[in-house]
Amino acid sequence: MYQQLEKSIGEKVSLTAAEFELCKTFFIPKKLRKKQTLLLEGDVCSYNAFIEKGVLRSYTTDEKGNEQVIQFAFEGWWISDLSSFLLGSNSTYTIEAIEDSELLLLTYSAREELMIQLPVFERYQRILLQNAFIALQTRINAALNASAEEKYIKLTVSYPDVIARVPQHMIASYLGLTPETLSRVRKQINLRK
Amino acid sequence: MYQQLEKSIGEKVSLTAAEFELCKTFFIPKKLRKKQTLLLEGDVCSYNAFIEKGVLRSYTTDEKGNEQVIQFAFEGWWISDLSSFLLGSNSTYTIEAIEDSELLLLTYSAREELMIQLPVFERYQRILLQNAFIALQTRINAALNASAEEKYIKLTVSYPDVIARVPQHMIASYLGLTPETLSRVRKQINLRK
DNA sequence: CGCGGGTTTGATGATGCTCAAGCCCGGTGG
DNA sequence: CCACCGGGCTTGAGCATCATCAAACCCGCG
Repeated sequence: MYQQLEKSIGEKVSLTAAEFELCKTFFIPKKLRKKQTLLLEGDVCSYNAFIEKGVLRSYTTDEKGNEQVIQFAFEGWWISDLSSFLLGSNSTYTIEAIEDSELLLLTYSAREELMIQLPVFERYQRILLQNAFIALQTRINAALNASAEEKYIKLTVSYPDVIARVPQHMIASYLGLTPETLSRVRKQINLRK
Repeated sequence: MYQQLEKSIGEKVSLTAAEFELCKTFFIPKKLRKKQTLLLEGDVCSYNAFIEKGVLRSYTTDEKGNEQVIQFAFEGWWISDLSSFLLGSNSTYTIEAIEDSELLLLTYSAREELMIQLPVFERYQRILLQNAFIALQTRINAALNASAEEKYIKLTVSYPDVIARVPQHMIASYLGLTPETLSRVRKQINLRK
């Protein structure tokens, strides 16, 4: 149940077995079935969730009722609404399982306490954030300057898991396209092969 | 010369005067005139730069030679190419002064050492990153789902400084628009007032 | 077997880009 | 002090990309 977490932390910082045992005690395991939600838009995000197994997404709903996918998260990734989690504000995101999933939840106070007892965990969190930040900057650049086809191809190269495991209309939303446009883009690409 | 830095750190964490004195010793002051660069595309980003005074931007150049603005940074903000700075890879960004500016530079080793000697500085860095991450997520959402006019209006509301102090063609690039389109958007908005 | 969500296909239209020209204004040199 | 130059902003016409609306299709599931 904690393999992915151990692997993720171990890749970023070094931790003794005893420290990891301590670390584990701060998490709350939780299973989610497909389409169940971890967080509903409007609620306060009480957990930082680490994914041991499965796929989740976060999305907002705009005035017209369209879902706009913000993020996909797979095994070994974290997901939450950081803004709501950190500030206690009402979330603008919903977080939902795309497949049956197994999570490890960290409350705000557990996280604070863990960072105090295990300063290396704060370092781990910072490194994760740095990586996430870099990835987001790259994504912004693609979002602003690439065509529909370029964005899709970049996604297939960088995150083949997304293509393999996520329904197409959610990918379209993630790329800022309509499902129709993504369908046509894929057709074009296939015709050329 | 260190007022903005003291203010920025003080807003996020608490620090004694003596600790701040220690902190200061890790930084290298540097002045930059308008249009001078801190980092050139292709070089390794050796510094994390804190801005005491002035405005900078980072941008990439695509295959066709178009500049794509990634970020603007004002007094009290940080700027660097995190990916290059952390990994020692060649930067894909250029960082350039938009106005005459005064910077405080932190090398990689100075930053590591500072985080060890002053763990609260690691916390400060993590909090900054959290905020930057949240802001980027919001920006992604606008980039993918908002019209040209909506993106511009959101920018005027969220970052009036950008409108006031940055040339219009750079704003256009930041929003992923051509200068012509931004000009027309502004005209439309003015006509309605 | 039939229903329903997701994907595809088609026709039409809007948004924003490209290319081209003109304008405005600040800086430079005669 | 004025004329000229050049960069940046504006304006216009035509065009490409992608969205919208509508309908058909496909396939898994009750």
